[in-house]
Amino acid sequence: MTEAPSPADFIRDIIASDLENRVNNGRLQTRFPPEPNGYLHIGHAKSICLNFGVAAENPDGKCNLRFDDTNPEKEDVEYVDSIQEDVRWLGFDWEERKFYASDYFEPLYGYAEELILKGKAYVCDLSASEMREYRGTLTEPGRASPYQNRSVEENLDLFRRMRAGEFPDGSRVLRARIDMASPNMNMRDPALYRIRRVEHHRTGNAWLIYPTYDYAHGISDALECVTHSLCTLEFEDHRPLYDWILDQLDLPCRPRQIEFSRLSLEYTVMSKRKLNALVQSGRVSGWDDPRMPTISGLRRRGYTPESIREFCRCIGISKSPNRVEHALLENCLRSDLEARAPRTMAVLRPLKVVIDSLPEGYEESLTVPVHPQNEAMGKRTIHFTREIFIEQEDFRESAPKQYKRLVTGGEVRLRNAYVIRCREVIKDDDGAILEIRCEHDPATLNANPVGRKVGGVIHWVSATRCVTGQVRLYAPLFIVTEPDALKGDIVEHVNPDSIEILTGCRFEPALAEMTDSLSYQFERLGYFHRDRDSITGHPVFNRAVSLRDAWSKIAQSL
RNA sequence: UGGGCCGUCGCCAAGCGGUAAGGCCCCGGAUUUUGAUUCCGGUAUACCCAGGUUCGAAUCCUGGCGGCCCAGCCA
Repeated sequence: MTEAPSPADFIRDIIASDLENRVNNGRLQTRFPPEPNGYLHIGHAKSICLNFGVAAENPDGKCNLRFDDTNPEKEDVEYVDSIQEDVRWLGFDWEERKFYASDYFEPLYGYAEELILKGKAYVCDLSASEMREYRGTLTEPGRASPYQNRSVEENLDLFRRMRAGEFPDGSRVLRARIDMASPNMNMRDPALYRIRRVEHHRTGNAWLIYPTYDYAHGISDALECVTHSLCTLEFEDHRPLYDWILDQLDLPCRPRQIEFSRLSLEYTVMSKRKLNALVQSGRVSGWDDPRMPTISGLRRRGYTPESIREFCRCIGISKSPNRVEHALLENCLRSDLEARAPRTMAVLRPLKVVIDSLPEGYEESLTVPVHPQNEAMGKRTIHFTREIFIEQEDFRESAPKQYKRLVTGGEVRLRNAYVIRCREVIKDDDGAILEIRCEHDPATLNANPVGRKVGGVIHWVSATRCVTGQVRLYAPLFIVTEPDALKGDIVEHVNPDSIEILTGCRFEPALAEMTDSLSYQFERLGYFHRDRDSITGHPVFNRAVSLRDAWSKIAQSL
């Protein structure tokens, strides 16, 4: 897949202009800063594509991976591992630049003492709830903490004792001294450090006090000499604080924060809290459940890195609120796989067909293309036999004239093989169809029948030369376009029909040999991805996305 | 009734004073042994609304309206 260049957007415009004006001596440094408290989702992919993408587009641009691990209560190595795997899988490389905010705990502490020395920070003994009261509201200014005017010496002493573990958790915080009357809540003396006796996944028990995001992020950016710190819109109100902190300190570099709107996608949720709730509740099988919007879920579902990158390119970068249609994501996968997925035939819901015009035990090997539009992908062998399976929905005893598949007495083309005509329908005592009896037209292999037109083509698999396995079909996790607006526990709103497991599906034997690919087009059905639950002789496939289906629209209007 | 941000086709999204790009969706039609793909063609006299400036405004000004975010010792 040839990748189209990302179109310009307001952030790329700013960067191009900064580069041209040599704002950072012509340097470009970005960073992708996930908190390791959950798995990455497609919203993160947008940020990854932006940060790594913009760096790759410029000659000396670099993008760091930085784990924003300042809150040990929620973080875990499981997440740092999965995040790295996902970023790599998406096709991006941080080279030797993998960092952790926890790498900076010592310098961060030093800068905090510097703030104290400058009279810009103080130790506050207010409890969390008292602090909330003192903060005021959106429309009323806050009041100064009674501890706001402690001496530098006392603050320094107290802060050092906070570090030394002399005070209980939550009893004191270090706060910035800014403006309790600011209309921006973030500027009302925000907390910089809190006491938490929690083991950190990297620093262990070395620290009892941990910096807050607002304090650590800008300094981390500056220490890494990040030039453009790209984040989502909800941090817009934090920018004055980000700048304030950088302004007080003597740092090697001066990064600039720029915000863009986060991604929302129809029929799913994106918050890690809600995704975690889905996992914990058991409503999905895990973070990589193919219905999840996580990178690992999409990967298991059958999405390719190329398709996700293309999606991120298509949605663009802006500041407007958005909710992207699911159809766009699907389109990106289809267009990627259309070009390169090997074709095969599979029957999901088998209906037996006996071709009476063929002798018992008849078998004919047919050599057919792996991809009809791409000869270079080679050939595969399929087996035409007296007994075959077709899709149950490809046969009807009677049907409207728009129905182009097999009907009693009618003809249809078996894809890659012959035209057959249905002679008889065999039913059980309850009237359920057991099998159908057909005859084939031997003159129709690679040739059109003479004197009549056969409009329909259906797929099939030999009943005697096939492998049996499982297919999982998926529907959206939620049936409403905006599940975030749903009341109550999100877990209760999961679409019970979001997964359908089909057993007894039949596949071409050649499928077992085509091991160089994990993604296939099952002709007329969609793109399917071999799941890791497959075992030898019993494949399991997930349907990543169906093919566009004009018939379903016609059928609905009938 | 504090502050910040946003409002261009059903959904994304260009546009940066000179007379509305593109993609997705949708609708026609052609080709087709995948009702797929591909290919042609169609789809905003209109840019949240109302005034104003200008020869000329989606773009500038004023005033409205609507939406999102912020009162964690989360990020």
